[in-house]
Amino acid sequence: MAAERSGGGDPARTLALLWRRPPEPKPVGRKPKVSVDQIVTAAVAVADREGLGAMSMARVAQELGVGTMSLYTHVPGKAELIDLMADTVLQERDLTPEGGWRERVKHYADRTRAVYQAHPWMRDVSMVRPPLGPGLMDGQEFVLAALADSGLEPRQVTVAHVAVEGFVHGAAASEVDDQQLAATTGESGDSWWGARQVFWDDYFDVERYPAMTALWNAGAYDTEGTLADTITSSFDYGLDKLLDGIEGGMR
Amino acid sequence: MAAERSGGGDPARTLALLWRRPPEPKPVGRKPKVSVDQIVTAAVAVADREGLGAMSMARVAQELGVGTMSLYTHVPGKAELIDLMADTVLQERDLTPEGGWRERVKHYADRTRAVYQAHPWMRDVSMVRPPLGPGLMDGQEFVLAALADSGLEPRQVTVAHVAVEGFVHGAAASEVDDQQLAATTGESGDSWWGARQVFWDDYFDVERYPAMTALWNAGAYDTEGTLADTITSSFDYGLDKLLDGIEGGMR
DNA sequence: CCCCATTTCCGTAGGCCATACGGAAACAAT
DNA sequence: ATTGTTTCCGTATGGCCTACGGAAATGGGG
Repeated sequence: MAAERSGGGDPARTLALLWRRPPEPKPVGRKPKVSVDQIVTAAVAVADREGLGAMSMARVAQELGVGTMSLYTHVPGKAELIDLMADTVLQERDLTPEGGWRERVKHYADRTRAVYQAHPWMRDVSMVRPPLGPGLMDGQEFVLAALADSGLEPRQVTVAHVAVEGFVHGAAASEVDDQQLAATTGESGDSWWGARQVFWDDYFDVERYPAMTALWNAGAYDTEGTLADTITSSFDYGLDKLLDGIEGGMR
Repeated sequence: MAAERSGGGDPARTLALLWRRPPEPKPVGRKPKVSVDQIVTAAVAVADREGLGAMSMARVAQELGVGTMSLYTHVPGKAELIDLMADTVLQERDLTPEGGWRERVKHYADRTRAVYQAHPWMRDVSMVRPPLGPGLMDGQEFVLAALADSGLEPRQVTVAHVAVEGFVHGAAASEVDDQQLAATTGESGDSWWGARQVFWDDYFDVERYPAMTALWNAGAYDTEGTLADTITSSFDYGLDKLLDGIEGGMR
């Protein structure tokens, strides 16, 4: 399915929800059975367990023991709920400003990666028109402050920021993709690749792919760790090299 | 919606489709009204125009003037169709091995980016358990050959490969997200941000976000180009710095 | 105590989706 | 013309989001 995202909903309403500005206390009328926080928490729980595809309004309502349509009293729609979910889990990053600028950027990357690990459905949430809530904004401030401390020119800071942000979210997403698929399809990555052994037997052409063959013969793929370990170390390696490049470009 | 992907379908069947190994000519029986190629082409056309979310089996069948269920004679299911679509558009890259290893990696990045530009729905296709077809494999061979020429150790080549691949696909995905959203929601990125002017007026806290405020005041965000231009130059910048880092790490 | 404005709850229904099943239709060989 | 084989596709099931409108709960005023 396509990436989930907030749409044309009233920005003012969505922002008020993101920053938890209650519309104002209601002196009369029926008492709410559920709150926005409860809805978001339940939605996150469902998505954590069964993926974003399983996070339907009906499923969340069931989780809370209320009717499906009751949710729409508190939340404009599914897209806005996903925005709330994303900003909420981004707040879990708990960023502590310690060390030099490089340490802080790596800290940011690690914390963000941890969010994706804990909430694999974040892979399916687009971040180009992000939820402008505290979770996202605090993160932006943190990286920008770190990059600004590096000595880059202001204009360069913004360019480097987009590059770092893209790398972190992209790498975290692909790192998490595998476990998300394992969870939703019930098949592990290793098992998936194992079932495709046929490919190497019946389709791989040594003459068409000399570089891959050479690397294979050189033992480049004789790794002990699991697939997940390989991806993780590549994540660290890539960020390191990216920061090396940024640092080197300043001189 | 969650990322679309091929599932537990019979790998042998899917591989045969990807590499276009026809099951064997049928001497008797009713003549097919449509071919696999026609189905894939129609599906790509629909997804290009209306996004992967609109690419339903019914929609594709309608496009071809056949019944929905007829498609299932030629393709096991929707997941496998998406695999075929992805591998097909990846074949459009037309990679020419010219220049040094850096030029070739950048060439690969540019061609891959072009695929995402032409087919924004690729953002929604997971690449951790990729379609093992010619489109993907030829690309892998190309980058691996380039990286192997850089002088890195074989083990290092594979690590760098994952980092580069992650960056390229991640950056291309985020670069394309905006236009995909513009296409499916009918609202441009600039219009979207404009509607969120309220945020800066009512929610942005100068004291909470000093680094952002300082950058703003320093004119770091006074760019002439569009949002898309900014993202593109950050893409180039990021890849450059990543390759700088990889190159520097060899010495 | 009753009434009523106000607010929340939620059943129904419409219009999408993927795909299992099984029969109808087309075709080649006999 | 019959038969075997293959493709085509109508129907049905069970899911999804959410517009609509009425039922139920609540607190205040008479």
